[in-house]
Amino acid sequence: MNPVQYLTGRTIEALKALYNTDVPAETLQFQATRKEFEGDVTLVVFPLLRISRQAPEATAETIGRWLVENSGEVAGYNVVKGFLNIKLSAAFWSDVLAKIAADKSFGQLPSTGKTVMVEFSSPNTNKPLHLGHVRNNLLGSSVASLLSAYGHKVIKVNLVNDRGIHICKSMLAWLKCGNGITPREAGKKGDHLIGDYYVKFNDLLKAEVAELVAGGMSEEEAEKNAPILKEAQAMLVKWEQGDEAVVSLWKKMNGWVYEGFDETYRSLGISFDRTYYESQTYKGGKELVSDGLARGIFYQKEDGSVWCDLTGDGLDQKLLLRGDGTSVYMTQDLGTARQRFEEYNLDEHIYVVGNEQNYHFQVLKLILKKLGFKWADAIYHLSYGMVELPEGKMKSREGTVVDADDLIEKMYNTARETSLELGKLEGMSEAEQDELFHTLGLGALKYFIIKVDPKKTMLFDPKESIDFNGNTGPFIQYTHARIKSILRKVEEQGCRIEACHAPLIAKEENIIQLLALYPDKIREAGNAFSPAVIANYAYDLAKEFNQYYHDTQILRESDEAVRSQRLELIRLIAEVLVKAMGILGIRLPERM
RNA sequence: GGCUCCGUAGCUCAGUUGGAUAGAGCAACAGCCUUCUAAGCUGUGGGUCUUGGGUUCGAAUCCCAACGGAGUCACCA
Repeated sequence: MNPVQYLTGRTIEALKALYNTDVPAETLQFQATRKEFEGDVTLVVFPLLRISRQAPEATAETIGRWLVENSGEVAGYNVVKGFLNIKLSAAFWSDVLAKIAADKSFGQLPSTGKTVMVEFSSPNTNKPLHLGHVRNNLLGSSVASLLSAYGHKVIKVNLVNDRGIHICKSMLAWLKCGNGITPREAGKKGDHLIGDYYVKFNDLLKAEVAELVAGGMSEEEAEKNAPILKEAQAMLVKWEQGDEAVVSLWKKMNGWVYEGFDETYRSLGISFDRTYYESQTYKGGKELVSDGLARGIFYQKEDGSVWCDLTGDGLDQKLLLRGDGTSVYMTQDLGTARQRFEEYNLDEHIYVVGNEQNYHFQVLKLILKKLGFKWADAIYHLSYGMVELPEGKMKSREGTVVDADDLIEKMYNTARETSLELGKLEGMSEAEQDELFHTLGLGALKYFIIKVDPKKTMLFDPKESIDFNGNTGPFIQYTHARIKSILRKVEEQGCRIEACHAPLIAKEENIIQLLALYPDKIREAGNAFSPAVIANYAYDLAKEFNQYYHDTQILRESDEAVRSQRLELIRLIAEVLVKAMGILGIRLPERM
């Protein structure tokens, strides 16, 4: 089915016949022929010169001639320097098209039998989600879909950081200044309300620090000794002791936050198979640590704190338990990792976490290895870059943080304005329009973020994100709507749609080749954990279609066989676009 | 300073296991709606792939060094 696979087989035969040499498939380098040359697929012959003992041109010529004479599907060839450009027959391409159409699970790779867990999102419960979380969520969600298409069994999990000093700060500020206000009374989402009180806490803290400094205390001292901070710390201790009042307040306020998060997840179209709460798992790593201590892998300082010495590995010493016996971030991550590997028998565990935590994950793996867990190597930190704004980093202090809910709403509004301006919404009900605007706005946002290589720091320019022309989500959505529009018309006329070995033009062969490449792209993207590969592939395909659309009459073609084959081609383009964009969590509208 | 990552057109980004004359979009300019949706298409201009070495038939891609940028090196998570 795949042209490269076919040619690989034939070329191996050619080399056997011509030079009496068995060549492994890997040494054959095929690539799509560049536009400026004639042909479909190109064989790079340089690696074969050792075998042929001829000049590059002569080698290419010899192989080309053999292929034309001995394999029915090679229609012609030409040689440019060390490149053998091979032209495959139209019948071959028709056949590829028919096989793709017949393959019900095209783009779904065979099962690997492996179970992979993907952790992403992992928010703190003291403030609403922002642009950085959006990248995390979109990346995590699409990587999960990608690995599923790759053939893995995928489990999506979230780890909510619901305990700690940060949530106590919000609680305290709310108690002091909130007058018992609820999200409903405030007319706000719960996560936003809690976020407001987190900010409020910092205002109160700043005021107290200023007062202490005015009273003669050093700034450093003041920041440690501000009464409100002491109060928050006392609250955390009470929480850990299970104080009823604190715990019930904590439950109430976290509940508000979860309602807010759920709403954001829903509008982003993101879901999890399981949610872990740190409050339920933070003690799990402790026994792992005491076990390691007993086995001499860790050591204890005089104050009772437990450490792991990593200086032999070129790193520092890492704290695992505080002197008072409470656990830290690393402690609980050790515990949850073991819990997950044992419970689900994972073959791989991917953590989608920002690159500011590279060190943390390096240490996590190392410590797990020291503890003797073989599966430590199965942990993969999918480290993504920060999202920056044109004016630089997002700074909560300077109020430049881009809120996720605001952003989604803004994209919706832009989609509405743009659509209304273009005036294409005749005959659509209010509800359909509303859904369309959401699909387009979200598609634009998702595509904009996912198309960038995860590991790179990316720039989010609001002006550019609302441009729906060019390499954007809406461009691909538009392409799909165009194809669907043709297919709707055809349905009324009752035209036949099938690949029937009618003659093909060069552009069509190119597109078929691109379609056949889709499974390879899944493989490539899956190996690199990079949904960006799929995004850019979808763009290429959509662009090819739009050019084809522009200079080919599809419905006006009088030859019925040619027309029906063309319809089959565009039907498959739409289908593959739906699959590819589905991996990115982007829906394609029927009309727009 | 140690470690990790990045550096491609004015801007945002692609660039397959090293392959042909390094590609898109945006911005600028010039065209194309009597024709299946112009959120489209065509054309023009725009490059020391940060720099310098190395590896080889061949380097944006691999190796080394330098320069520039980001992150991190907490009894925060």
